[in-house]
Amino acid sequence: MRKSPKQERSRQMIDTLIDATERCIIEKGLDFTTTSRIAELANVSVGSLYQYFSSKEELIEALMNKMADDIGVGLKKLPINELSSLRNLVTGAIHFGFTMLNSRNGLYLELARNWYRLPADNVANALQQHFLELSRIYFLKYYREYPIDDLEVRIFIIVNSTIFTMVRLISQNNSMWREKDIENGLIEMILAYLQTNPEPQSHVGIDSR
Amino acid sequence: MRKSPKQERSRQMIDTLIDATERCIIEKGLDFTTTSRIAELANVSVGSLYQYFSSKEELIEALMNKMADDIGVGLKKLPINELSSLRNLVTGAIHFGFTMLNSRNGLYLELARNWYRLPADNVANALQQHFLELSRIYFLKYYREYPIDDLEVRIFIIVNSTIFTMVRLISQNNSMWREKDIENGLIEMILAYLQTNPEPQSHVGIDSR
Amino acid sequence: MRKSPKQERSRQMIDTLIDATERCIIEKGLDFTTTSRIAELANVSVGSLYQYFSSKEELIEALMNKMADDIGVGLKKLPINELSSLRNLVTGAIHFGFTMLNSRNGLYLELARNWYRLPADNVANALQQHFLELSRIYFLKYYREYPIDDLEVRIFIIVNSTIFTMVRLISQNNSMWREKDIENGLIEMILAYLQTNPEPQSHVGIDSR
Amino acid sequence: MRKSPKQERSRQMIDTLIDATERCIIEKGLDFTTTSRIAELANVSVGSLYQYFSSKEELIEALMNKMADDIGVGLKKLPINELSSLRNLVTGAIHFGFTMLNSRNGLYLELARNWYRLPADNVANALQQHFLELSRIYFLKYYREYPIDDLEVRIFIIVNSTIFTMVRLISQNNSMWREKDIENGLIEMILAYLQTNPEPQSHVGIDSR
DNA sequence: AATGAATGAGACTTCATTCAT
DNA sequence: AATGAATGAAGTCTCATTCAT
Repeated sequence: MRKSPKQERSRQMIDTLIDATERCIIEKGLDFTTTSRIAELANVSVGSLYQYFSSKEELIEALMNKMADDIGVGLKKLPINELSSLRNLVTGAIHFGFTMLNSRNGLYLELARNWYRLPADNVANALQQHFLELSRIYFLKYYREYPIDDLEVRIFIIVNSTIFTMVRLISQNNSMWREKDIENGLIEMILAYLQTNPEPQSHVGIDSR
Repeated sequence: MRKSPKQERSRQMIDTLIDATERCIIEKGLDFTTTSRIAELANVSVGSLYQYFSSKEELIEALMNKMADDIGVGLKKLPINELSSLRNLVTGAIHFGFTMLNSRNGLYLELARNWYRLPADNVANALQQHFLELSRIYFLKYYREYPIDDLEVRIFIIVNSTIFTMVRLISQNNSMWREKDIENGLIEMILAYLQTNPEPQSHVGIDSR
Repeated sequence: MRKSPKQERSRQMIDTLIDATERCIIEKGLDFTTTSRIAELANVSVGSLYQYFSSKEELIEALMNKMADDIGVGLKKLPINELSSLRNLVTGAIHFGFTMLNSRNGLYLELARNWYRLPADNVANALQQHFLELSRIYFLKYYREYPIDDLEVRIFIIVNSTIFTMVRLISQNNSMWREKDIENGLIEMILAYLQTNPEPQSHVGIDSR
Repeated sequence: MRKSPKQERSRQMIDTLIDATERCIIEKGLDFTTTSRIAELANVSVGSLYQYFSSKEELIEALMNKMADDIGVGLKKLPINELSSLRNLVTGAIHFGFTMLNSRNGLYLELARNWYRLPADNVANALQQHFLELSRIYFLKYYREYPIDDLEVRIFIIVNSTIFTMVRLISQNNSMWREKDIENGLIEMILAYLQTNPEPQSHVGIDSR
């Protein structure tokens, strides 16, 4: 139950605290992000922190919501729309992912790594929904007959596959592979998958085409 | 060189401790796995624990190595070989993944969720290497001309995509989607991806737009 | 001297704050009565609270004084006087006690429980003095020769015995005994005690053994 | 859930901690008795305290149980039995009460003051039961016809009246009255009460005999 | 080697009080 | 005078690690 001190001051303090939390996570990692360190980074007393957030958990939740918003905004700014080719759409999305994970000094990367311990549902849903809608529109436009009933499943698979593959890649600092290669690989995989007919029954080896 | 009783004893203690660690993780989750609880489950004193492992970290590392071995063994037992069709190979692998993540009361699931905080490289490599070799052999057999220079990239993408998509699926207890659907989806995606030509320049959108 | 508006305002604020304190104690209990909660219930800022009371302690003191006054007023309203029989006097007093402790949603009950941490002297004295005077008058009327020098001691004993026995009774929600039984028991005890000769040397056991 | 370290060492530590708690309560009062102060007084780390008591609450509970035992032992040692006169029995009991409350530098006094915030049931029951049985035996011996069905009520009233009157007396350091006077007054009151017939219906004033 | 009691830094949270506006 | 944001000491509890026996 967060108190709502009046207006400006309040909003600013909340932002300051969330910002400090971000910096703490970036500098120390989520495991060493403590309420006192956050307060210190915000140049504020611990007491103040608890005047705006009733618990560390709530503060983290606010951060996650902000992240969800940021990603939502970022997604909308993407220069991809239903007029692009599918390849362009996918390429843009993948690029967006890498950009996000590399931005903010790796903040989102650290959050993604720790998704299981965080209230990450909003973020996951934001991504899920956006791409679901985008693909719905796209396929409806060009292939009215396209069987989109398993689109949700496909998007779930694609979104998760993509994010965690990228996270894993970036997390190993020894770039065994160039980011570009993985980027291309992901694009190929996604395109190939989307062009597949749903619910195929034929058990085909590579040469069964 | 025959093992001395001492070494025997030692080996046994180490196994007991690792086993206790596993049970603790299963019962309490990684976050609530403490050295005391481990020692208690092992019917051993904390002091003894520290006789065999110089830190909690090291114990966890041993656990991860054991996990890597177990997975290696499991992989070799897979009834899939270079004589199967690609679809059969992939299906078997995916099935193996789900089986693993659901086995041991979710031990591997919990470890996979927390991979970033764990020395998970060996495990990742074991998987990576196994599938890399398997696919090398397979493709060499059927497509000597197959350009396998980007096979590592593909395997990296596929392995990570698969594991984390499965982990995410299992972690949301509200099975929005049936495991079977995701399983099939993953299989389709992987097959489609592997049948793609490497380094493609052609813009093969559904209609090449 | 007419009160200035200022004093008026001040008086009103003080009352509001004391009232809020009472409500807080009733709702949360003394242990969870904080200055912020009081201010909140009073629809006033903490700052204002400290404008009128230099500390929480002082506010509580004011509350206790008000309580002393209230009890004084209540005592005077009692339909008992020196014309009643002693039994009627005592019965009325005991009844008054239970009524008080059960009134105001248990406010006085909570305060009585915590008497030691509170400036409860005024309250104690109010009760003490009232019953001392009442009994003085009563005994002087009927027994001019009654040695009232130990009356103070008797009243001290009676008042404290009564209050805390009642508090203990009400505090155990499992009414092992009906309130009525304890009420009667107290009445009997007090009557028996008051009818005793002071400073008795005779060993009047049931059979003087 | 207290751990049970082996044997001697354990028992000793538990005693040391309870002892430190007692000293802390005596020196600082219950309100300023903190886990760290207790540990400090016990020359032990806070961690050790929590190895033996899973919470401050549990430690306090152990202290209360010890108090209940001590009182039980003290009661049994009382040189009063069913052969004494009732006056002697009561005198002994009252004396015992004052002795207890004045012993241990006021430890029991402070605990009695704070009964409501403490797990005091065992102590209350110990006293209640002891005196209930004692009086049962006594009355059965001399007055087989004595209606003892309301004895519980009487003992409840007497025990609580006595304790809290004594506590109140001792708590006001300005001995307005000599302890001896209150002691005698209590004795008279109790004797007078016990010699009363139960459930009287006559509404008698002091002169209505 | 084994034991497990002891350690103590450090995490989260509360709340009476102050002070700039 | 009023506000309420800010303060920070203090409280409870945890847990990886050490060390005397």
